[in-house]
Amino acid sequence: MQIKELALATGVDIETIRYYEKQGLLPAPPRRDNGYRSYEAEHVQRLSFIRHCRALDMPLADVNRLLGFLDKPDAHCGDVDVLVDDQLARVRARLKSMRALEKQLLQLRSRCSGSGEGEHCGILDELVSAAHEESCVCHPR
Amino acid sequence: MQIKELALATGVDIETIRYYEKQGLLPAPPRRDNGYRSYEAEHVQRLSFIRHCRALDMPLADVNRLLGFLDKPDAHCGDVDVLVDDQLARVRARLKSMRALEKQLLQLRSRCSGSGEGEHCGILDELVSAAHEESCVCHPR
DNA sequence: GAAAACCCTGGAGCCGCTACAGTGTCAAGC
DNA sequence: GCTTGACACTGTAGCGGCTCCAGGGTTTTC
Repeated sequence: MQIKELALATGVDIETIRYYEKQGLLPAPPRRDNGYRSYEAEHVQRLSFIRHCRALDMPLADVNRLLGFLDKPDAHCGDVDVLVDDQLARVRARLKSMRALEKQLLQLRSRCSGSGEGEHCGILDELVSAAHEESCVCHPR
Repeated sequence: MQIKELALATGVDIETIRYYEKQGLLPAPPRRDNGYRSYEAEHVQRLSFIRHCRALDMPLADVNRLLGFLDKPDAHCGDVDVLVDDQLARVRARLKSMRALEKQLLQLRSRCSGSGEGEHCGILDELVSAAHEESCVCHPR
């Protein structure tokens, strides 16, 4: 299996595959006589695993640690636990701030009079004045 | 006003202020004899505006365009509108995927037997097998 | 024997900072 | 006058996770 087939099988970009190898996430595969990388089914699995973790937005460093746990299965399960918990906490914190963000943008959006050009822009006005209000999140404590 | 005071007044890091200047977001202020930057009240306003937009997670390129609108106030208001709409759409798309993410992580989390070491890790098992399932988001269409 | 499609390496670029290293300037205290 | 400390300056490199490019080699197809 050469690199393009692995890419097709997993939906991971070729450049990204080489990048993962360079980063030590994917073991360097044997080469053919012409120097081309030659992959096996196990590479598909490992790459799918990486991709799945990445879809969960885990940093590569964490993925790497998980791969390490996979490689020696008698390691502490608790570490995996903590890792997932941390990720969950990160996601939740981000969710919270994004919800606030959406609210602010909606509010901003509603300031547009929608009447087209000429007169003053309600959104810009809002942005300018909001930047002054002490109450806004964007202000130093 | 020298750079540190501007930093304190706006809550923006000194390095970041210089970075904004280099990126053309903040106009280069006049210098004193010793080469130090010398800021006025208008810089505080402009920087506050930038900071506020950044708090709304707008990319610097968009902030730059908004600043352009501010500078020539008779420009199309509709453009501002579109810009905010785009930002809102981005935020919402991200929100959606993050909610899905949270759900997946919770599910994953629940796989942990919590019994400590020794036996097989439910989370890792789940990650491995999920990586195979065609149904998962992380799979190529 | 030429074109298209694949492969390789190494390095630069993206975003929005952040953190240096190396140097200069200024005010206060001794 | 000298030291110390806080401030300022420039320029460059690093972060994460890719993505893209240049400049080359190989293999398949016509």
